[in-house]
Amino acid sequence: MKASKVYRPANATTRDPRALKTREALRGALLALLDDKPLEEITIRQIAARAGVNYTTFFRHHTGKEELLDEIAASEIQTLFELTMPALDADDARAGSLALCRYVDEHRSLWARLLTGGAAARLREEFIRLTREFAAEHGSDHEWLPPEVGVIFGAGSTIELLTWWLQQAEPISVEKFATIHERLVVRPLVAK
Amino acid sequence: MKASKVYRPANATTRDPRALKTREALRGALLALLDDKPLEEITIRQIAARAGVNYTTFFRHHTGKEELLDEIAASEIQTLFELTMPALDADDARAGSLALCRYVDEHRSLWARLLTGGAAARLREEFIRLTREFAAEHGSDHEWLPPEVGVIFGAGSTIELLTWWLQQAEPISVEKFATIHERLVVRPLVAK
DNA sequence: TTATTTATGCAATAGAGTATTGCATAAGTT
DNA sequence: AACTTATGCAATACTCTATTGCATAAATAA
Repeated sequence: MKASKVYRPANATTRDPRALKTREALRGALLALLDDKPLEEITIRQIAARAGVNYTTFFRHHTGKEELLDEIAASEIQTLFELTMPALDADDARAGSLALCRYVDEHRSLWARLLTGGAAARLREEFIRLTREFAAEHGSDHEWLPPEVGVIFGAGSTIELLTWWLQQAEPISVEKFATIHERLVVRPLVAK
Repeated sequence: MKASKVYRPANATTRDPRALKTREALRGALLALLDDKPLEEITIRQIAARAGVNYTTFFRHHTGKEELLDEIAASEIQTLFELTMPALDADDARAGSLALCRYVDEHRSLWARLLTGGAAARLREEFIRLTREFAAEHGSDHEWLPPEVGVIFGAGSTIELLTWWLQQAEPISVEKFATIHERLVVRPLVAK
């Protein structure tokens, strides 16, 4: 008799339609629940139920709800950077801020859920990682500012400002917000 | 027969030496454990054990470990502001930054544990609240910057920078760090 | 000191949520 | 059609939070 192990379709590269459907359902379920309450108050059972999937199945794809949210956050921020980086490439600070803020504005409800629902810490980590990569190529050096601090500050305060913006019931315009971001975050970093 | 309820010495104003000792032991135990691992990985049982107190007793003083950490964080940040505000009162931006950074530097291990151990969110909230109070009196207005954003940014990025600084094995000097804080956080806020 | 109040220790217990396993079945793949 | 794989389902184990009743010892008031 061969010892049966816990079956795990798990690894994200699966092509099986059934697995893909389940993974998609789980992502959607978590995002839907994040509309109502923060991650800590969401149980795996609730996610599975909302996804129309058996509780056990959740663990065949993810180790926990945090990991699932990580996955979502990482992919979202990846997209954000891919669509925003080009604009940042130019030396026009305001254009970069504007591109970033526009993208977030166009995906408001998703980003609001991620930032205020419990993924802030993970989003911040990914944001820092990608910012670090970017800074390695385009960063400007200052004798008073260690590069890593610039990265932390740039990523951290951007997240900070975005979180505020996304929480507002009647948020200020993208243009005004981009101006704030440019003056408080970008300009101090490039100023000599 | 009178219905016996759960006895709660709880309220922080108790003068009973036994209760005071217990509360102090619990605070110390949590801080000690935060040296090794983040709050999520610490159980109430561990805190109680480390404090040399029965598990049940924990709940007679606190509703959970988060609340206990909140209590510690709130009192620490209160002290920080009381000792730092006077320096901020002067219009000398650098003096304010320096006073704040000096205080944190002198209480390095405690603040490192609070900021990196799980109290960051709570610390941030209190920091924002106190900053808001301060800004209401000393804040400078800009047509491009809603006062509340200035508060969020000032408090948030200060916490952000401090967290980085406190995590370094060989941190830069207080003076250099204060310069960074002044140039990245304070100056952009007061600049016209 | 004596009497009373109050804080803690201890044991029992309940409940929520996480995590795993074996087997059956159905959907996908070759 | 023969196989491989993903999910459903039921059972189960574990950890951690939280409460309760009673006994005891420490603190306070008489």
